[in-house]
Amino acid sequence: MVSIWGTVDPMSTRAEPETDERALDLAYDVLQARCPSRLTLEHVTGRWGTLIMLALYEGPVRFNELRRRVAGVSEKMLSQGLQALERDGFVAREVLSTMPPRVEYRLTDLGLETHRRLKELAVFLESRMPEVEAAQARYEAGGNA
Amino acid sequence: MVSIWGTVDPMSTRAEPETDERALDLAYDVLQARCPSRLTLEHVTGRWGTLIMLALYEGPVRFNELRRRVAGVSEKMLSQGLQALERDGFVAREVLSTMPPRVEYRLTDLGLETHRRLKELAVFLESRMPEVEAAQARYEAGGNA
DNA sequence: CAGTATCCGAGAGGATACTG
DNA sequence: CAGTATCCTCTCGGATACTG
Repeated sequence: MVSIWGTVDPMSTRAEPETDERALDLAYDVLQARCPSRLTLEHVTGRWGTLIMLALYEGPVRFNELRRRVAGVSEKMLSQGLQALERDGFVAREVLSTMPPRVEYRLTDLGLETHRRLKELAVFLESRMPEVEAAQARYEAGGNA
Repeated sequence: MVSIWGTVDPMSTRAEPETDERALDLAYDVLQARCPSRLTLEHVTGRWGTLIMLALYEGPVRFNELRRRVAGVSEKMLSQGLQALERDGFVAREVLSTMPPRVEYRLTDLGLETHRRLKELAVFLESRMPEVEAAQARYEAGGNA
């Protein structure tokens, strides 16, 4: 049985009803286990994905400039994260054949729209951090420490 | 001298707020390595955090209903994720002393506002998935497979 | 500068069993 | 039902070294 999202994944332990009912539902849904949109969401919201997306603003950015912007990221994770985002079409990568070599990353249109939404989320959360920290203090004090 | 984020920093001290009003420099910033907002962002955008937040809609939801909504999540990850979100003040947990036991989770005001932004992001990404999949196909075809 | 390759430990995360 | 506890696996991700 093949769903609209490809072959049956052996990792899925859930007994999925093998009806073609789902084939009628062509909408992507991140809450569905094997929907491709879930993987893309993970690239954008993963541990480094969000931070890399947030660090991509104001025109092309070079690799080491990005490293500086995303404080704490390793070369490996930045490289892997950028590859995933490029693969999904959020980021465009341009190699300039200069000496020393220079590579520039910029958001695509899709990436820019995504960036705006992530930025909104980040700014919102930052603005509410006092409330979050108050909740944390209450939680610890409440015997859940 | 310790900054509010725990490192050596000649600029400010959390333990001694009366030293001076550097509050302007102390805005939360997720791109800073040890800013508390980065941890909260991770809880909200981590592998399961986003999906759990998205699955919390329309009033109180019970544990196993959430498990069903977030397809593929294990009991452990759901439990841990909900704890983190409760601790940060996004989710409220209410235990009803019935038989059998019943526990209801609902979004706080903070959680609801966060949910709206995550939902926007998810819906946006879902709507653009055809574009993403086209980009993926191009990427593989371009010798980067 | 801009990466890739390799090694390795820590922790994420799944399966199972058990409790109130 | 709603979890927690335990065990165990596997991936993530950091450090280091190397290439163009």
